[in-house]
Amino acid sequence: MKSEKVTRAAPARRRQWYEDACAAAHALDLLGERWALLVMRELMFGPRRFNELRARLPGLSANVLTQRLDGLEAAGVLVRRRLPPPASAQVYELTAWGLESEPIFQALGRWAARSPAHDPSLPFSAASLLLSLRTMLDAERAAGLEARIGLLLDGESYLARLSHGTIAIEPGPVEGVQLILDGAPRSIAAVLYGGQSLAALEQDGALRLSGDRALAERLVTLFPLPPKAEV
Amino acid sequence: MKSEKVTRAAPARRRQWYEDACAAAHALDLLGERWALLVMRELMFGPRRFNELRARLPGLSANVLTQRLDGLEAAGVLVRRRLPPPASAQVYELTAWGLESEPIFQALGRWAARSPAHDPSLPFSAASLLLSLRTMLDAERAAGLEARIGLLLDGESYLARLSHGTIAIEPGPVEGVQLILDGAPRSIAAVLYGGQSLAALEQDGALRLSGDRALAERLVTLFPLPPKAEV
DNA sequence: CTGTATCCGTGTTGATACTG
DNA sequence: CAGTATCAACACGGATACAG
Repeated sequence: MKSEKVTRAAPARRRQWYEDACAAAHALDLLGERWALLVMRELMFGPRRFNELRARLPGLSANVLTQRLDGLEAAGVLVRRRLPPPASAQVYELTAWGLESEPIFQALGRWAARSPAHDPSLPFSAASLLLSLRTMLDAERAAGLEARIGLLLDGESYLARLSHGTIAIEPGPVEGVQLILDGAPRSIAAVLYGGQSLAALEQDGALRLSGDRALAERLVTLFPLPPKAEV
Repeated sequence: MKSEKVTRAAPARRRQWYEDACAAAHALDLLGERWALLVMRELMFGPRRFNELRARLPGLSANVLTQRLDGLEAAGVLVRRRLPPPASAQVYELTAWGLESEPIFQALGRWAARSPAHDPSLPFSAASLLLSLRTMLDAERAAGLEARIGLLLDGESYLARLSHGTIAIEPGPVEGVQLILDGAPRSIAAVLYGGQSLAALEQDGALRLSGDRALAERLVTLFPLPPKAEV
């Protein structure tokens, strides 16, 4: 009959779960579906709207994004929020617990960076780059460095503060910085991880650099990649 | 022409990949398929045969297990190996790089242990329990403790050595130990994580304990669970 | 006995088009 | 802009049949 949409029957649980008490298996129940972790990744540096997520995740279709957002909201990983009236748009934002998933990305990233099959020439989102900076910073090499660096990625600005061998990154205006890097995330990655020279990418116009060039030259030494695994 | 099945154009890759340069996304390309990580989990404490894996992963069907083993082998995460003649069985064994995935389990487990939806009363494999011990040991509380403990889980024996706030676990005979715990992984988990008393489980027959009982009482204080997340 | 392959019913995933 | 509807393709899981 027509009456209501019985979209989902009784039992609430929409998927076959692993039925396993292991906490890691439970994590996979919550965010092991395809695209779920990448949606979370795109929310790690602040709330995003539906179409911002779509734009940053090419290949993810609208209906699947809807399903993932529903599932992650039900899991308590993110919340929908409506921005105050002038904007009045709906955004998706990680909960405090959702934000605590960062070590998962770090573990995955550190491990896969050693994969022989890893291809760094693919599309690269700003969130990926920023997460990789936090993951790959070599605390020893950065130990003595105090610096404020501005990053302009995909038209948004972020502020990175290096201090005592740690790096803090947040979205925001690039004020009071010693150095500004402006370019596509993959260009910055090419310099930090791919061994490309700053000068070459500036020549290309792929990267714009202003401020303390010596700091930039030091910066590119602070994110060593692990060696590839033997297989 | 008709000759072969043009199922998919050129590229050989059997699945849609994320097409994302982010290393974490690449990790998900390699081991993000359903069951893949759980198969790896079951191999973390030594090689296993096909049917051992099946027995430890109820719900995973034979054909899917074959596919996952193929995929993980292609990724360089595990290798097939044939045991020397008397046994002459084929086993699956993690490569050195595959073993390095442990931090992924730890990050997933630590995070999901805070999930409000986590249900520790489900089936629990020996590998899950052993991994959780390495994940959850509180280094400070264990700092002064030197101990050798035998674990008999699902008919196999493991040796755990506590020293300087760390725990090493390997399969092997329980020789020269101060304490032996013999019971289903979930019974041990009930004691370590569920706050159940040793005495009660012994009474049930769910757990057999021999050796230094004071050590056992101390042991159960060394693996504190994080608080549940607010959502 | 161990491991793999094939068939099939079902549910999940994904692309396109469409609606508030 | 933010999703929903529809439908095709595929992945999963169970059973069973096959190979060493």
